[in-house]
Amino acid sequence: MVCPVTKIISAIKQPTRKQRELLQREELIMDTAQAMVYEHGYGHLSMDRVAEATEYSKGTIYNHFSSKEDLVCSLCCRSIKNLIDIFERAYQYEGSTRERYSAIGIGYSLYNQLHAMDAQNIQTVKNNAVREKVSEEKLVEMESLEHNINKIAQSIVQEAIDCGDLDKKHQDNVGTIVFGCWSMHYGAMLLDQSDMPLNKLGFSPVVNMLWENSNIYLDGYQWQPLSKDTDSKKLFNEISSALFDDEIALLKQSS
Amino acid sequence: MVCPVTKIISAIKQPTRKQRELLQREELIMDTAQAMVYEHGYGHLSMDRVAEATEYSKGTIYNHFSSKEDLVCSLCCRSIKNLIDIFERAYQYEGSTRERYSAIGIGYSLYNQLHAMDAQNIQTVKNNAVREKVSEEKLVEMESLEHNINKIAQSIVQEAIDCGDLDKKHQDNVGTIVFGCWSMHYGAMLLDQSDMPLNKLGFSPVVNMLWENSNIYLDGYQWQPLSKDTDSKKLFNEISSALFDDEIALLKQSS
DNA sequence: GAATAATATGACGAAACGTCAAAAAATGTC
DNA sequence: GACATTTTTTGACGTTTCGTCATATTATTC
Repeated sequence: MVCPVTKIISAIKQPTRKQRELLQREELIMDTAQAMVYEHGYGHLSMDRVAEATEYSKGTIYNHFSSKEDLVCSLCCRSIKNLIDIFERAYQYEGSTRERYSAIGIGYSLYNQLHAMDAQNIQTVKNNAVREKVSEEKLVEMESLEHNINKIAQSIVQEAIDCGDLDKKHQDNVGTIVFGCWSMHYGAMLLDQSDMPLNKLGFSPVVNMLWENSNIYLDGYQWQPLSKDTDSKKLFNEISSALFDDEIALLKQSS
Repeated sequence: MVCPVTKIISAIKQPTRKQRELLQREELIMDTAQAMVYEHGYGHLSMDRVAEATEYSKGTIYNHFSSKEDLVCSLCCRSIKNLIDIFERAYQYEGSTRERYSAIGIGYSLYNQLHAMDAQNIQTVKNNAVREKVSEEKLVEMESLEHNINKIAQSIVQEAIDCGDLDKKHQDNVGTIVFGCWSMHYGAMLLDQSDMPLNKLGFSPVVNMLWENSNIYLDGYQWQPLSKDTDSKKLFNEISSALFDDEIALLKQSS
C-alpha cells in the first residue's frame, strides 16, 4: 500500500540527480498512462501495458504508484493543478469581480472541452469503488488541491462582498454561492460527457447553456453588474480571448 | 453480447407462466446484486458471487445480463423508474408551477439521500469505460427513461410559460432552464457523494445549499412567485410533507 | 574491490470476466 | 408413456489483469 518512491520524492527540497531521475520517470509513467487513456480509453489502461510501453518492469511501476487507481488519481491531481493555473489567471483578470468570477467558469468549461479525458479521469476517481483503492497520501494531496482551487473562487466572492458588488447580506453564503456554481458546472460537464455527439466546432452547445444559466444564477444573487444590463455574449468573447487565447486556438484547431 | 432472455422478456404482452418465472428470476438477480452493492460496495459485486448467492450458475446469470455492466445498468434503469414516479408525484402537486417545479428538486434530493447507492450506480454507468460494455438495448432503454423524466420537468416549465408565471421571452429556453436545474442537482449530488462524512440527521447540508441555490436561480428567471417574496423554508417543509412523507420518515429513521 | 544497501525484475497466485461443449430439463410427437 | 427435439442450465476452462515477492541487478559505502 505504500509507495516507497513517492515517499522519497515528496520530501524533496533540492533534488539530487537520483531524485530528478525518479521524478522524471514518474512523469514518463504518467504521460504514458495518459496517452493510453486518450488513445484507447480508460478500459485499455493496464499496469502491464504501462510497464511495457515505458520499458520498465511492473514492479518498478508499482514502486511509483501503489495501484492502478493511484496512478489515475495522480493524473487527476495533475489536471487539478492545470485548473488551478487557469483559475489563477481568471483571478488576475482586470475587470469587475463579477467578470473575474465568470472568467473562472469560462476557463473551467474550456479546460474540460479541451481535455475531455481529464474530466473523465476525475469522474472515475470520484467513484467510491475506485476511490477506495487510492492510497491515503494521494487522496490527501487531491483534497488539498481541491481545497486550494475552491479557495480561489471563494476569495473572488469575498472581494465582491467587500467592494459592494455583492450585498453584505450574503456574507455567510460565500460557500453556498461557490457551491452553486461549482455543482452547476460540474454537473453540466458530466452530462455533456454522456452526449459526446454534440461536439461541433468551437464551444459545445452545453457551454452556451451553462453560460446563460450561470449568468441568470449570479443575477439572482444581484451580483453587480447584472448580466441583463450587459452584453453578455460580448463579455464571453472578451474574457475568452483575453485569458484563454491559446486554448481557444487549440480548440478551433482540434475541431 | 445479446441477452436471449432479455430479448424474450421485452416482447411480452401477456406473460405466460414460463415468462413470469423468467421475470421473477431477473428481479431476484437484480435484488441480489443491489443488496451486494449496498452492503459491501460496488467493488464487491462480482458475477460469480451473484451466481452463488442466487443459487444459479454463472451461465444462467449471463443469459439475463450480457455483462456485469449490463446488470448495473439495469439497476440504474430501475432507479430512474423510481425517480420518474417521484417526478410524477411532484407534477401532480397542487400548487403554483414554481412550487411544482421545486417539488421535483426536493424529490430528487430526497431520493438521492435515501438511496445513495443508486446515485452511485448511475454515476458508475455514466463513466465511458463502463458504458462501453453495456448492451445496446439496455442503453437505449436507459436513454428512453432519461428522456421521459426530462419531459416531465420540461412540461412544468412549459406550463409556467403558458400561464404567465414565466415570461414568454423564455419560450425558447425551456431546455436551458431544465438543463440548469438538472446540472446543478446532478453536480451537487455527485459532490455530496464524495464528502460522505457530512450525513447528519435528516437532510444533508448540501440539500440546504442546493435548495437556496435553485431558488436564487429560478428567481433569476423571474419565475413567479419569487422565493424572496415567499417563506421558502416553510415551502420546503410543506412540499416535503405533502408529497414525500414516507420518504422523510425513512430518512429520519435511518439516521 | 568487497560488503552492504537500494532498486528492478518478471514469474507467480488470486480474482474476475465471459464462453462453450456437454448435461439436464422441457416440450412436442406418436 | 416412450422417444425425439428443442431449450435451458451448468461449471470447467481460457484469458486478462491485478498486485506481490523472492531473486537478480545495480549503486553506494568503506
